[in-house]
Amino acid sequence: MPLSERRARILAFIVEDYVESAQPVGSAALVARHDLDLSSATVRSEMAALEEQGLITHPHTSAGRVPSNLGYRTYVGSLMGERRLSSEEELTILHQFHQSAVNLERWLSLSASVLANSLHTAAIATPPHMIEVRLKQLQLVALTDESALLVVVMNDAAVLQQRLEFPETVTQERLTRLAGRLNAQLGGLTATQIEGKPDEAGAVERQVVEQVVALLRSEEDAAGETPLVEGVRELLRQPEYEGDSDRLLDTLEAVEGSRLQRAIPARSLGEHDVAIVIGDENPAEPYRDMSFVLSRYGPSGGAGGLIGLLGPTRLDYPDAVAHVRYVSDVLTELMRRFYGDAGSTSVPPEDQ
Amino acid sequence: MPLSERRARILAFIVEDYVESAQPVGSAALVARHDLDLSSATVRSEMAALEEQGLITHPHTSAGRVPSNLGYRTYVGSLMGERRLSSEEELTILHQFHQSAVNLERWLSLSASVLANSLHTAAIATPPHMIEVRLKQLQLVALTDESALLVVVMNDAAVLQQRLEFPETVTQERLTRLAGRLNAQLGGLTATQIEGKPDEAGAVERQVVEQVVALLRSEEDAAGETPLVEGVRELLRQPEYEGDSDRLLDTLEAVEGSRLQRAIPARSLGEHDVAIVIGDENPAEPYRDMSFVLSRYGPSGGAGGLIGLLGPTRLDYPDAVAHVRYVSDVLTELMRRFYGDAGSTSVPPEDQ
DNA sequence: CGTTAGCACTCTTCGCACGAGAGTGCTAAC
DNA sequence: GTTAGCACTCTCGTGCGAAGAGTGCTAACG
Repeated sequence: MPLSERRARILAFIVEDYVESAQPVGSAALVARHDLDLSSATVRSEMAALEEQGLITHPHTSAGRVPSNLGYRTYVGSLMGERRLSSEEELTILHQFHQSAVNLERWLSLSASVLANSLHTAAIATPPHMIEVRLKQLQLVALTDESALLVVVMNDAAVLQQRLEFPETVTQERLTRLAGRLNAQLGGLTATQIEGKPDEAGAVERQVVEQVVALLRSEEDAAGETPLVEGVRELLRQPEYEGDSDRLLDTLEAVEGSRLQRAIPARSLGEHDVAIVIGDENPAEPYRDMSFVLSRYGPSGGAGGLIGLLGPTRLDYPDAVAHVRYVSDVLTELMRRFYGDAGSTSVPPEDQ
Repeated sequence: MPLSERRARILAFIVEDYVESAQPVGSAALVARHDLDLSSATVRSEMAALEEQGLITHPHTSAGRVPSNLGYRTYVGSLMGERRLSSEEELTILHQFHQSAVNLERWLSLSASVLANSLHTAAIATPPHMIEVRLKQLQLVALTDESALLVVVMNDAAVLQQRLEFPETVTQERLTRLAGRLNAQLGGLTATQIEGKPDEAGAVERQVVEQVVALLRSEEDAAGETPLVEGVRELLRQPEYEGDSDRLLDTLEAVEGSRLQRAIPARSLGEHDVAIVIGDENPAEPYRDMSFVLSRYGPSGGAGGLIGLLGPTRLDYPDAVAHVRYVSDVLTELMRRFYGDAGSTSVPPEDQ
């Protein structure tokens, strides 16, 4: 049964008041704050009906009402207004990006910081990665007589390095020659394609190629990489954790620990929409009383990742969505501008 | 006035009992736990004397005694026994290192994790850096027609990257040639030495050299870099923070925030000794109720950094010192072995 | 003279009761 | 359908008293 106009309005008010105050909202307070042409008694009976439908609850008899997960879901699904950032807000954010060095890692952490500070909660960002990771260029730098540093640049602009130990003495000259040859032969190929090539002759050569493949593979798996987290302290200062050290520590663990990467709802996320996951919609246990507001960033078909917010279910969703969407757009635009469609210039992606 | 034999023993017992239990220790409990041939009344009068000397206090009249900062200082200075790790303990630690990939960053975070887990508190590690940072090799990789990635390898085995925007179109061939020439001319030089060279002809060339210098400089400043912190949650689970959310959050901020780098007592730290800074010996405010146990790691004269523990003043100092010393030694040995005296093979350091 | 038993005293902690306040749910009247 | 009135419930803060822990002091002891 759909909600009546009035009942929906009341639900929206409850959500909004509760988001703002973090206190259960009572019928009288609600009437007063919104100048309703209703008495508190009427509101009470509407509230009873909303509770009947599972949209709100109260922590105990003599407390006001609090939205349930279903209540939040209904609110974000059909009740809340579209919020757009004002030009000032957009400029303030843009300004911070233009201050910062031209460096993808920085941008990501800056994006997360901006979100965290705006919403006073934690923000996460996963590093960008391509669906098809290809070798762009490799370099070999001698460290000792029998060891060298392998530096691999990939088409998603990631740079990985790995130390190699050789069973024999190798000179920098030999390494430079080898790197040059391998760049010509393997540049632009994926890990699988490289593995398809016939084996190299020498032990040193085989070792280098093996490592290159391993690094490409590890970058392919980068989706499962530890996400960047900012603003944990903002989150933990929220009233939900006030005075509850245990819950505070558990949340800290959930947010900073290694479990987060698996918990991110990386389900199919359309090009430009913002996904909202509320409370027990989360599959993993420790996130059952938190919400995610996430968006994909990065040029379509190119390297991309996720960016968004992680907070208590009591989130200012309109504000959250507006901020996540805007920051994600800024990030996408920056990547497009500075990495020329994700640095895939040498080899255009074949997928889609 | 020096402490009498008996009084010193009692102080040591108080410190050790308190470290273990986190509870103020009373006279009767102390007699019972250590089978003293004394009555609790005698111990009480000794305690009163210790308190007179400022070595212990009690939180309130009817509570047991707690070591003061001075008490801890006296304990670590002359009372505590030298603890050495057992062979099993050493093997357990070594084992973890040999499991891990050959990668300096990993080793550092592993070292900190080992310390954090062993002592149940936070551990910090600053990245290694050399007194004299020299260019080892540079590479240029085209990203778009007018931008490239500059990868710089330094003598302390650090690899930094930076994106460059050029005012004109540049090809990968041209970049490769430029990189080769610059490597020949600038390899093995410090930032200052490079700046002493006559300016390059073209705008692109000048830009590359400028960036190389900037990256070398930033690596020189790496001592002020954000240290790696592990085990914050271990620390915050200590009873000192139990139920005190405010203090917990303040500590979280102090330990994870950017203030830490300035607060590390990086005072002259001898080659092989372990520095202990207790409570209000710390210059910076938020660390006044914490202790540092730190050691330098890295081959003498080569690249090095600090590694150690950060915990409540109620620390198991003998255990802490033993662990920090051992882990620091392991790290030093690993660096010597794998980076051939800190990778300074091409240019032996001139200092000392 | 150092050591010890005894004891009064202090201070924390915990449980409990009590009152104030907030907010609900119900009922009866409009 | 809406509203005023009112009883009811539950939380929260406060005060009080008993229990417990540990001290400091004093007087006696070897």
